Amino acid sequence: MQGFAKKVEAKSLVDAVTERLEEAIIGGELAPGERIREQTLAASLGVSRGPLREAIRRLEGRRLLDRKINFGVRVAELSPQKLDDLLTVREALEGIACRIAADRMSDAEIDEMRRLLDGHAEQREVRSGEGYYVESSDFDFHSRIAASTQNELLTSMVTGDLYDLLRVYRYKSSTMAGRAAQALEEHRAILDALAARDPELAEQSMRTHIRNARKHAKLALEKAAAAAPAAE
Amino acid sequence: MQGFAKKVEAKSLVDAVTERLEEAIIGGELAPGERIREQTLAASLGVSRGPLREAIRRLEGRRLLDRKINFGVRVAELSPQKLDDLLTVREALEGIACRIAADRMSDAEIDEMRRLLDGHAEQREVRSGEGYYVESSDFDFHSRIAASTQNELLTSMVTGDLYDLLRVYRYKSSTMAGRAAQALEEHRAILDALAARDPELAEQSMRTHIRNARKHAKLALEKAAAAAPAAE
DNA sequence: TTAGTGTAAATTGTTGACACTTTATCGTAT
DNA sequence: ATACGATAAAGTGTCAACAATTTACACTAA
Repeated sequence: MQGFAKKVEAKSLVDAVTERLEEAIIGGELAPGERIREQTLAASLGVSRGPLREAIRRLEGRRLLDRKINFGVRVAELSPQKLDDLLTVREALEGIACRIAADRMSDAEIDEMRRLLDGHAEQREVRSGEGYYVESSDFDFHSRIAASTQNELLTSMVTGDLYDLLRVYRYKSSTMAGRAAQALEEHRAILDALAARDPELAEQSMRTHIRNARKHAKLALEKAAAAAPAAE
Repeated sequence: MQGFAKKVEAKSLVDAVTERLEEAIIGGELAPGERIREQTLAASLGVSRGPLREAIRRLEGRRLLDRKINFGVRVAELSPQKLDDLLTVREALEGIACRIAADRMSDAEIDEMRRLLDGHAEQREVRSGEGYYVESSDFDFHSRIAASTQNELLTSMVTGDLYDLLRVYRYKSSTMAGRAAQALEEHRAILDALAARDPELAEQSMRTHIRNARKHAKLALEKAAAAAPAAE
């Protein structure tokens, strides 16, 4: 048996189409509320309607698409309420993940997290105190904590389904802008609690972090809604 | 417009097949790990493979089915670890739901919950202190709390996807047996916290309740595994 | 004008057939 | 006997056509 670093996994058309659609929705190529015509989309993707419909069923389950019988498929609508709901769910899940991480994360992993945050501190967006926290950096921090729980369900929710949903909002609106510096401080507080092996404090720090993000997003969206009251 | 109490909603074959499969998996008609042949199953359901495959894609997302490319579909395997993971996630979600409920549930709803629990106390299984809490009663209690949050995402996770997953374990093993009396007491403690409008206590009571269920299930499954070590 | 009706076009719902992959079986050579 | 390879069978992956439903539009009547 030869050892390859990364095995090339066979993919079906359904897998490929699912990923492509996911990307299109998150990246805004397909706008929220936009109707999808199966024939048209299938043709433009170069596949038949079969695999496309299967991919759509999957994305329905992830709440990225919405199908009404005998009418068709729409890209999920966004709303401040839905984002608030989503972040409430994330607060609960990431909170308990962080609690568990305080027990299970190894010293080496904690050291590496420390270096990670030091790297983030060098980023332009964070130093200026404005702008976004670089998305991949933020994801890295949160996903390491989730992964350390060794809870496959919890991890896949936080880094998978629920993360995709969050990214839709990240792209469409500047829900997270101007919070980079504070977010880094909160990340540091979380890491300190992990390093102290304090589950209670770890959970509370993470919950505070996400609650703050939620409040910030709420304000940003309300301000945006006031500026352009037409768009529902 | 004439008023009908309940509108008959149009259902596609995919919807019907999804529900039927869900029922079959939860009820044990399809055993964990069992392989599904599309042609055979489609024929026995009286539909073609198209709608069946779409239904399967949905249930994949709910972790009730598992597909390996070019091999086929299997009913999800169970394991003590997976149940533990699931109950950890539920602890987090129902915990925060209960916290929110302490603020949002109306006095009338709380009164009704009280009557609900008084009814449960009369049930044979609870009075004897052994046996299961009647499933629909338990579901009713938990789902009212979730619904009162008015958080659609949270509610649908707790009463939908994650509940179906839990039911698979409920059916296959007596994970919840012999805890009826204690569960009722815990339900009462939760309701007291809600009535007192104490969010912190409400969350803690719910988390304790689910954590106890998790520990109980863990012991039950380990005992079962010790008795029949062959079954993985 | 407006409401209502009926037809045509567009779109989704469903099916059966074909292509490709994997697995099982049998035969052959060592 | 065992390992290897070819072949057949079974099952999944994909597609294109047909059926059913909804929507758009024109036409008619009050």
